[in-house]
Amino acid sequence: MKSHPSQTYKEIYHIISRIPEGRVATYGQIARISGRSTARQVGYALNALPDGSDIPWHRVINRHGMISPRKNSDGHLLQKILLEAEGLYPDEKGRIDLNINGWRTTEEL
DNA sequence: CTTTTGACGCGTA
DNA sequence: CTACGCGCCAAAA
Repeated sequence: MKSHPSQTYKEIYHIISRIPEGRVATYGQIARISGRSTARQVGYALNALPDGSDIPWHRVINRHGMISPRKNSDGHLLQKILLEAEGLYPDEKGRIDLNINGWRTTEEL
């Protein structure tokens, strides 16, 4: 039995749901914690996320601490607004210091 | 069926 | 710092 084809996505969403307010995690970090996905999959899973979900998708950024640019749509603009609403402001280079604001967890191997 | 495309990351040059 | 290639894998074309 293969259960749900989106089990991996559910796992990804579950992990992201645990990112505390005011903290950010990277795509690669989420992938490593899940142990069954890659950074690109995490981005793809978030892209498939419906609007108005409870998943704090805006707390996921790339390894440079930057908000990943979208090909289409302006979702990254909203992401910046949501992060600033939590007190996270990118520096003049558009980066958030992961050393300070990064989500720390012991689950990464 | 095959090819392209991406909210990524890492190694090289 | 920039530029490029490649592995990754699901979804769309």
